[in-house]
Amino acid sequence: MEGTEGAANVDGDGDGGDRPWQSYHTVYTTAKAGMEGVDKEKVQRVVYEMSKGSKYFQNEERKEAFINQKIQNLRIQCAKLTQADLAHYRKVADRRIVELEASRDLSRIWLHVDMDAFYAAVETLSNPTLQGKPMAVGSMSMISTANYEARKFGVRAAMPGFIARKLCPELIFVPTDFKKYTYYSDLTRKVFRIYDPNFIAGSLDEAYLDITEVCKERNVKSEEIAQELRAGVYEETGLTCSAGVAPNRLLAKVCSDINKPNGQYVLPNDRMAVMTFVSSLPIRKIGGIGKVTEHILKGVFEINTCEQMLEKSCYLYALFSQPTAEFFCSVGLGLGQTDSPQVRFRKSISNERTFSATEDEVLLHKKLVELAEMLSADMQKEGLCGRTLTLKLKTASFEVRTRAVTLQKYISSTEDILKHAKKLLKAELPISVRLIGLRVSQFNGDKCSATPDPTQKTITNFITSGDVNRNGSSFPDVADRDFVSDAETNLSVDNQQQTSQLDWRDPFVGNYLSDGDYQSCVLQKNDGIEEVQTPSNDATSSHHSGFTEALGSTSFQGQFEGINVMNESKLLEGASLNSCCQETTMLWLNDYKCSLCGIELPPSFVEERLEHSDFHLAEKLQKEESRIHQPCVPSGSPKRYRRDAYGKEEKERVENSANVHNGDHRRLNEPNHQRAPHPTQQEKRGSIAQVGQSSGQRKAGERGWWKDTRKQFNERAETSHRREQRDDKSQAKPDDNTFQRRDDFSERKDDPLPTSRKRPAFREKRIPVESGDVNLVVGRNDRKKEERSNNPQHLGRPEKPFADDRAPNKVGGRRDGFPSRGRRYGGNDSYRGRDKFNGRQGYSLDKIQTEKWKHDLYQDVSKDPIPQNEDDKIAKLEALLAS
DNA sequence: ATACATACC
DNA sequence: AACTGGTATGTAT
Repeated sequence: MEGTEGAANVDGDGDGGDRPWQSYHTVYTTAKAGMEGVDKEKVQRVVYEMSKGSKYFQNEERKEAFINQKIQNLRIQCAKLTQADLAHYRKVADRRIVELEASRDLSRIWLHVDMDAFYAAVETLSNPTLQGKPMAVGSMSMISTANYEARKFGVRAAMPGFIARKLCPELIFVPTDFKKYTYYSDLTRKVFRIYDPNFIAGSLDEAYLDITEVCKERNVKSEEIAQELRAGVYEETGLTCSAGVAPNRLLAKVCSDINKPNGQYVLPNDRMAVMTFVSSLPIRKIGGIGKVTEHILKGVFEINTCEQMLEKSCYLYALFSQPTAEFFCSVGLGLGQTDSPQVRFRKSISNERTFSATEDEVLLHKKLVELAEMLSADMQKEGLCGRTLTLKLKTASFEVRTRAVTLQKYISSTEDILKHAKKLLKAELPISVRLIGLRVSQFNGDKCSATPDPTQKTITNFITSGDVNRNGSSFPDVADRDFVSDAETNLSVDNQQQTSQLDWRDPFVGNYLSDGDYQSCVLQKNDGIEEVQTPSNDATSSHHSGFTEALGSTSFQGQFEGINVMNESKLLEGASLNSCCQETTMLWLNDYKCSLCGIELPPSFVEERLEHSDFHLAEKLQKEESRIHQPCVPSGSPKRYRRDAYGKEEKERVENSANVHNGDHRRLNEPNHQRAPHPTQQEKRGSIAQVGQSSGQRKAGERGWWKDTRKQFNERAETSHRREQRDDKSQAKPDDNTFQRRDDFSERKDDPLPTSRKRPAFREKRIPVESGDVNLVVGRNDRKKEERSNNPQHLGRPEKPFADDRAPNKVGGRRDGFPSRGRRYGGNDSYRGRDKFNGRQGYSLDKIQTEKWKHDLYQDVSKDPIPQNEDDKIAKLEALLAS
């Protein structure tokens, strides 16, 4: 659906006064396309009146207060920066900007298509009498989409229905019907495929197309392609859409929103055009910059437009993590992803339900069972097994809690999910909640294909393929791009054995490729391990279960650490007195640079400097201890670590904490050092090490960053208790085959991945940049990031293949503060005459025909496979498939 | 690894 | 009267 909008009234900073509603920063008070004539003051007032005093409202206030506090802190940090600091960060930022500029790629032409008020438009096709009347898809609780008539009243996506009705008493509510939306979505994709067979589906109603080749081959302008495509979509579906064309996906998405609805905007592949475009572009238009980020950037730095990101870049680098600062700067330059679509894998699967708050444990348990069943079914449909289970609770006061466990074995059955979910829930009781959710992540291979031996692998592959194919029809997003080719290969290769395996299994299940069948396969496959393991696990579980388990590990560990921390503190204090006078004497060269590691810490970061010297001290102690236990370890560099199995882990951790501050110092000193992909790390590789550039390099808060090191000390002295735990966990990986195989998959997706720019996130203070040579260090860091980068983020906003669509959040785009699109964005308003929404008149004559036809078509399709009679479960299933 | 927050549809 | 669901990812510990 169309872009997102949020309120973020940065202005009224919460002065109650005569007009208290002005300080209530709702999400939907700002307008979007079709909201020009809306009386925003009135909307704001109504929303406020309907909300004030409610639990929801109170929670919003709480959150807002938190953000404001954050802003205050950032302002203070900002004020603390000295001239020297600023000069330094200016250098860093300028250097990076130059490098970013050098990476600009103007060779591709991206087109972003976005259906206009998709759900509402589809519903209007189904029921033409809705035309011209204010209508919303959704319920009294929540609206997914509102048509343009309704938007005139201030009604918008993500607004609860009861408020919407207050704004527009005539409002017609239409329940969501994802089967229908999926059907029409598939029709649009047929058209997309013509222009880019590898288009990226962002959701049911939007997609990114690389039209570079089409333009070249046919020697036509991108503008014409956009026209043609939109006409094609209309012809195929009777629905209108908007398009944006730009040199990268980030900008294309912004552009598609400019002349919505039923319009398009082309931003030429020209640097000046891009810079001009960006110069007046409000930051909130950028994917990844939401209400909070906007609020912060405006509130702290007075940044309103993308261009101002560059002006304030030194502050951004001073106060945010490097990836975050970099993302901001790249936005200022109008950069975005231009790479070809990558294969993407689902990383988690979940479901959640809201109900009226209760603390009735029996009721809650019942909800949990239902969720576990649904989740298990969903997982088996996709052949997924995961080992991290997360319970989500929303309390009666709207506070959200999550509780997670990571298991030794991969699970997917209702029983397994439930068993652990119960434990998690139990630990929170008593509690009054209004929502429960379950999520499983850390998948075993991407398709539950863990298979210790070749025979079983065949089974699994078959199953996997079967599932994939089944998904193919109903899960176009995923199948289209992600799995089909691989899966087909497997299928054909293993065809024969499948048959026999199936036959063999049939008696057990009596099903053909049903979920039940799948389940049995899984059991079969894992039996060798699990059957043996399960009893022992259970023994362990029961041994640890309940309070024993919780208290056992938690409190014991806590005590243990407590003692050690104290010892360690004393140790450090004592040692620090003379440590600096020995071989490890450290100085601040030029008042900035650590003589030992080259990290730069501005003089104003007094506390950090102290901590930093502590760090070196700790490092030294660590070294010495290493020498004692591992005499063969070289001791020359402060960055060497013990090499025993345990030490490896320690090394990782120490590096992580040290790296943040030392940057690539280690690499400087040991250019040959490559972090070998550790077998047990591979699983992580896809999800954490590479995806989150952050996790590896970024450091936690400024304070106590070296405490990690201190902790390692404790851990080293640690008993076998925890070590065993760790060992258990590494053994937990059922089989390395799994990961091997998974790698085969991921290889394709990981490798080609381009630079990704961080999506904004905040910390209140940032550890100063590392190393003396700004250029070298920053550059290198980046390269490293690029190598690992696996997440197409940012510009490519999560193009989740399986993203779902009930896009409530997309609250329209406000036109105010973002005036005269034509003027501001330059010319090229080829679709000037489009109708805003009364625009439906534009195709009034043949429209009805088209609609009928399409609608009938849809009904034909939908009748056959789906027994109208199915109950909620099927509906839910469909909804999931639709997503 | 866990918990929480932000963002998007 | 009473403010969704599914997924990804960043931040902090």
